[in-house]
Amino acid sequence: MSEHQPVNPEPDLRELFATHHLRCTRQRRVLYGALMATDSHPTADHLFQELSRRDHSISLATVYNTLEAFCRAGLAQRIATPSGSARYDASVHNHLHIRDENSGVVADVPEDLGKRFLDAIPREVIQQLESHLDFDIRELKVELVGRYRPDMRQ
Amino acid sequence: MSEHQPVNPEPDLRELFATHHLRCTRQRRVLYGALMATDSHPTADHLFQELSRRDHSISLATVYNTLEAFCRAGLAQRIATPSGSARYDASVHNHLHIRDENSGVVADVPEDLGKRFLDAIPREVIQQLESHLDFDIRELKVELVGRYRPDMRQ
DNA sequence: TTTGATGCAAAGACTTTGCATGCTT
DNA sequence: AAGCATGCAAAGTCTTTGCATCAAA
Repeated sequence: MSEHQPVNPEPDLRELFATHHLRCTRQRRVLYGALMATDSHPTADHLFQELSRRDHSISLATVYNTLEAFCRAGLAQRIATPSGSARYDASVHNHLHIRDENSGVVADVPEDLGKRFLDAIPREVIQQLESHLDFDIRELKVELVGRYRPDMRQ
Repeated sequence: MSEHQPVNPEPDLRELFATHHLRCTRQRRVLYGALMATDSHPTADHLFQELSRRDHSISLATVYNTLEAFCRAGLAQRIATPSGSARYDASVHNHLHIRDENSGVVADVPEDLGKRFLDAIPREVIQQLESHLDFDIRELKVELVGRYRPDMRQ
């Protein structure tokens, strides 16, 4: 559904970037646009190829550097994967990921389901962990690893 | 406490390896011994250096290949990290990790605390996720990201 | 005008592979 | 004896960096 929605080449990013002290360049606009437009957690190379195909010229080094800048600014998030190349994600609110063991693909758990999961964790369990470990928990990363069920339709 | 416990150079690994269809070589024994003996989730290079220091000669390529063999056999687990190099873990039962944002170091959450956390998640929330996503959840990876509290002792 | 961003190529970090040799089974 | 493991070096992948040029503020 959201698979091939067109990338708006110039969303209202000026303000967003300004807020985060990022210069608003063409490359940053199209890169962030592409990252926002997908929920497939692309790798740097995915994004590079996607933008090249769309004639939005950008160099691979800039893709890497810019994604890194987005992450520092809190506009994106890097997801480490077992397969070597990092994947990126424009939405930064706490959410869960599912990872398909077969393909390595990472996807988001829909907000409401994720919230239900997080809300189910009793606060005192978190506090117990924090005090026992002497650790401030700032973020909970949860990944559901498994595989999609076979499609049973004939 | 378990920081510097001596690595038993020849634990009873013959059987373990046999069960998992792994040849029992000197390199595999010392490598698995070293991995078992620590809870610091070492990188391949950590292990290589540690063993080299102990005169347990092994090549870096063999460390990589052998860790990969352990993972395939289910005797170890590879943890992807944001910083590039993978970390390894000999214990494979479901457990939680904490990651220090400052140092990048990953550590285990003690079994009992982890269990308390996992047990706090209602089964029906999991089932809800599975049916909504049409996905079989085989493993739950949870990482508590944050930082250790400053030591207040004077 | 100043400062930071971009692009290119080169370097760097981490990991895997090809192949000859050696050790386990 | 057969077959997998090892070690080395080379190749591969992914990412970062140096530096000259260019664009945003």
